[in-house]
Amino acid sequence: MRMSREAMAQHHQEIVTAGARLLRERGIEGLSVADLMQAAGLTHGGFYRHFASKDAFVREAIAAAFASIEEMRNGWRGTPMEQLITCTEQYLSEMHVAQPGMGCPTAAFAGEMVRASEETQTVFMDGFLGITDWIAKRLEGDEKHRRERAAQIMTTMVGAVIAARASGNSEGGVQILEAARVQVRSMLA
Amino acid sequence: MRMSREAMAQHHQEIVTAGARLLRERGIEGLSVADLMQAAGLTHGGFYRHFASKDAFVREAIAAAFASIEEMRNGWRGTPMEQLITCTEQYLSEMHVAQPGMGCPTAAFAGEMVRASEETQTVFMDGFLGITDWIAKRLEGDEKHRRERAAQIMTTMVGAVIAARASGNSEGGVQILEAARVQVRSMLA
DNA sequence: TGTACATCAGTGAACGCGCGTTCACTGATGTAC
DNA sequence: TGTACATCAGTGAACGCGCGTTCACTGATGTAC
Repeated sequence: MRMSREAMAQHHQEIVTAGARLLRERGIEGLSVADLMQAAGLTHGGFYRHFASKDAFVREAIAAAFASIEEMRNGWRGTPMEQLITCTEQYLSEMHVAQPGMGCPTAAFAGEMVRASEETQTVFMDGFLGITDWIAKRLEGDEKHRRERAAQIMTTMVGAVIAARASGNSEGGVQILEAARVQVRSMLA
Repeated sequence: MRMSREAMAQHHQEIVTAGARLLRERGIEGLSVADLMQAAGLTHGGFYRHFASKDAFVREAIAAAFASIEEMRNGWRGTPMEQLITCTEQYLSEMHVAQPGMGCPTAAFAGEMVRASEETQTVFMDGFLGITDWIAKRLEGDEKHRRERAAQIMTTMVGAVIAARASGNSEGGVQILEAARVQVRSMLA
């Protein structure tokens, strides 16, 4: 039966919120429309009242994932450098590796972007550049140098988290993370 | 009709060779058995005379991909440090980003390993550790320090190539690569 | 060495399955009067 | 404000499609004598 506008808006948000988590956990190709709708407490048929296609949903969910970690970053207090250290330490923590569903969308989706639609790639790149800019703003030196260092820090962290996740629960993952922490700390010193 | 033992062995190698390339280009989930067999000049039905399952093929192809780049590494001449520089410069080249089919299996598969079978993860980790060891052997200092630096170099390069590929043909990808080259050069100096 | 026969690599149709997507239907919501 | 009706969010069956996998069949290969 027909839902009220508020009910529909709430359902929409529940789908996107659950989807942003499930997409990061299972990957774009690993999450089905039926599973997604079930996680939001609905049936699969209603999906197309909310999204034109699975790809449209993916774009919205990826944007929401980037927005939610941006919100997390904005909650941090302290000097720019203190915020940056909070960011890198959390990024390279065992918890971030173990819980991709609440983690960085860059680490979660980067490997799948080669096969994604052009529109989805654009959404992903916007989010990625947003994080890099956030880091660059908190570094010192001239514009060009800050951008370069931000890119270095970001790709180092992304590579370490992806590699650590790929290592499963083996000891290798822990060593990769620790090595990256040492490296990023020296880059911020 | 029945093929000779040599013909079958040759077909097997053709499947694995073509598969090692196609898997890196399209990803594990993005390559179908039918497409693979067609690329090897055969029909899909014969696949199961060569492999017990798609996953068994994936393991063999990933191992072959790691073996082929190991062979490439072993062809390089010069001092250990010169070999290392050749490795890192090639790894962080535009060509490597543009041609994943002939490139590093770590960068190609790392993002998909979370969803792969345990056996496939083991094959992947073996290859990954092989590269890290190769790098560590060519660094200076004590064992622990070399292992740490090798992990740092490797994850930095993997992160940069994955991020550059995710950036598509945008300018961002070029900048990520250049920033990583600067970083790795300073790590080797 | 020659022959008769069992083996089995490769073919292509077919299987079940899950996927993204569509659709007829339901009935509460929103709206026009 | 009350009523009559159009709208449409959500349901669940069904669609076509491609996937990994199976299987009866073919006929050259390998082998036993």
